[in-house]
Amino acid sequence: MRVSTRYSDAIHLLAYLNIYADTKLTSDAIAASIETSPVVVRRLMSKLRQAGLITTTPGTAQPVIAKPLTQISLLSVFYAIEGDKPLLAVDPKTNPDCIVGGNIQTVLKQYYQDAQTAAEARLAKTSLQDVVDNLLVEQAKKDARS
Amino acid sequence: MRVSTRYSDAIHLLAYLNIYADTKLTSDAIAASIETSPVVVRRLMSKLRQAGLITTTPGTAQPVIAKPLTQISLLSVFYAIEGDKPLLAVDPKTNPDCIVGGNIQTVLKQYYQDAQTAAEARLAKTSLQDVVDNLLVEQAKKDARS
DNA sequence: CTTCCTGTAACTTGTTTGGTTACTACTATT
DNA sequence: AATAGTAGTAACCAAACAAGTTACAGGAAG
Repeated sequence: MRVSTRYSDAIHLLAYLNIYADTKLTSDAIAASIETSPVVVRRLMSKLRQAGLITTTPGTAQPVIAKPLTQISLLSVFYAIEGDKPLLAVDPKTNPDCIVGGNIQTVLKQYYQDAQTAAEARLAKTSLQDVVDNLLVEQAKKDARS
Repeated sequence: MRVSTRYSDAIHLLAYLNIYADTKLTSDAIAASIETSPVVVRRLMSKLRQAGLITTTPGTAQPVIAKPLTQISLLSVFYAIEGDKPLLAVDPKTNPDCIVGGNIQTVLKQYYQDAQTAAEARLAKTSLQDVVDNLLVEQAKKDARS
């Protein structure tokens, strides 16, 4: 199931806002970092704003992260972008007049939920601060090599 | 993205082969239970066969599950159908001349892998035998109500 | 040898994602 | 207040992909 890169791009965006906070944060500049279009960036920001993770002011290039980075987990970003979309989907339409088709949704739903909950627990453990810290560590490694 | 139901349908298929082992297991009959087309069923069986989970003989309606159900986990079915496709995708193309764009793949890849590993550990805990058992329990509940 | 079935390729359709264009509205500067 | 720059958002387009359909070659079994 090819998953969209919106979630990845949203984390990218938030990290960019933090690391480049002292630059002009236009959607064009952010788009150049993600290598996408400014409209896509603004669409992502719209979702993040609705979730209360950032605040923006129309007309100004000043999106601001609304909470300390340590209080924003990768899971909360996931919810902001993907809502309650499940990672694994159960076929919703099967033959009810069959032991399998008539009960498979009920049975699989629980197993899928367990798997997703396990994945979400991992995402909840990581904050944007961890991501930013790691980005800077990786950059320092690169700088040391050159 | 509309999430694929292939994985769900593959589990359905295997459970059907077990529960209805004493019936004529044509791809048409299986397709009627999944409410899809026979070609889709044969495509799924092709993947399951390549993964060694079932054996089939061309021309005969006799697909056979190749191992005891207790030895087939939901994870092995996932691998059979989806291969190594990740549940979460990292944007592969970002601006390398940027602290974020140049390092985000390295950083996110690890977090995503951790989350996926956690989900897979849950899927590995459940066998097809568990699924079949649960299907029969659910069916018994239905029968009791009517 | 006829019938039923599998295996697979090729094509079609519907959905989703991401990119593009275009427009309105807001902010700041002069 | 006029202007330049930017956000917000709708509408549309193109590419990717899943799943359904058609078609057909070939195996199995009576």
